[in-house]
Amino acid sequence: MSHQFHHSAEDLIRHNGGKVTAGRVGILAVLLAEQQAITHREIEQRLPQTLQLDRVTLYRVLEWLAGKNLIHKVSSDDRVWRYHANRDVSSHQHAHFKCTGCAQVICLETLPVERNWQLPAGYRFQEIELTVKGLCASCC
Amino acid sequence: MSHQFHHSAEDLIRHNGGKVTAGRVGILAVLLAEQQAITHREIEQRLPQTLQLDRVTLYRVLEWLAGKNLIHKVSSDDRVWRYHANRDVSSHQHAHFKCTGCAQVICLETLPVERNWQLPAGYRFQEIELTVKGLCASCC
DNA sequence: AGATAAATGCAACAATGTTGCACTCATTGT
DNA sequence: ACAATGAGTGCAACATTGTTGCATTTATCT
Ligand SMILES: [Mn+2]
Ligand SMILES: [Mn+2]
Ligand SMILES: [Zn+2]
Ligand SMILES: [Zn+2]
Repeated sequence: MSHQFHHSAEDLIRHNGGKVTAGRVGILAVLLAEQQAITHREIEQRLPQTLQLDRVTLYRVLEWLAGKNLIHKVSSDDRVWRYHANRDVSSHQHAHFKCTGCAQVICLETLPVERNWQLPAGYRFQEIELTVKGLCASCC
Repeated sequence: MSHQFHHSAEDLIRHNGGKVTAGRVGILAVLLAEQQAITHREIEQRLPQTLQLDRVTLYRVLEWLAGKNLIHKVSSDDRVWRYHANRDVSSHQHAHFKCTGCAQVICLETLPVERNWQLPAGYRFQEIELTVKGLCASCC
């Protein structure tokens, strides 16, 4: 885990008016260092040994970070939330790719889908959630 | 619950080489009578009082019906599977709509999405899972 | 340093779904 | 009609993910 991410994390948290705690910084640093959207478990594993957090705290920190728009949650058919640091890409709506082999999830750049859906009369559109499934390079 | 569905259900099960049990018939009849994709709980509630099934049996029946392609499962961000009888529409890939107010899920007819996704090099496309979120007519 | 609210840890809980195993019963053949 | 058989079921126990309440700790401000 590079100092870079640790420092960025600290900065982002402070600028969002939250207490700068070891847990928050560590968790956000993990997410900033990660390309993929990762689970609760995977975050735990990537945290430094010196930083052992309660599961509940982890969940609460993730909720807080999501509320501050520093990260976003990705839902999946395996009933497990995955989390990913927000970058330029993730500020707008985007699709996700999930490997059916190894379950890794990555964010895709685009969301090339029509917005004018033929919804039943009286229904109102809000947003689209799209997951492309397939095999990643390692699983092909 | 109309006799119609009960009879259709019995037929469908028999023609798929499974034992015609009260549970299977009752569950499939419920799903045939329903427009929306409904949850485990909702199915239970719609079953006749005379037919009390164990939760496990319900899950196993649903799994069996899905394996026989008589129904399909719909995943959702609330970590609850919903089930829907297969009709013409559902034989091919289709999108779903989920109301953010009341959590109802319906199947949409079309899936107007490009198939040629710009996936990272070496990745292979399999399928798309798309949920349109919004408000249903009652929740608008 | 002391006050304060925010953050954390722990225990308990909830919801959804799965597994193993003994028992039941729908179907088949006689 | 009856018996044999294996598919289907019920029950208990378990697994996983996530949430809630409350007492304790700690980052931050003065
Ligand atoms: Mn994403
Ligand atoms: Mn459907
Ligand atoms: Zn993979
Ligand atoms: Zn609604």
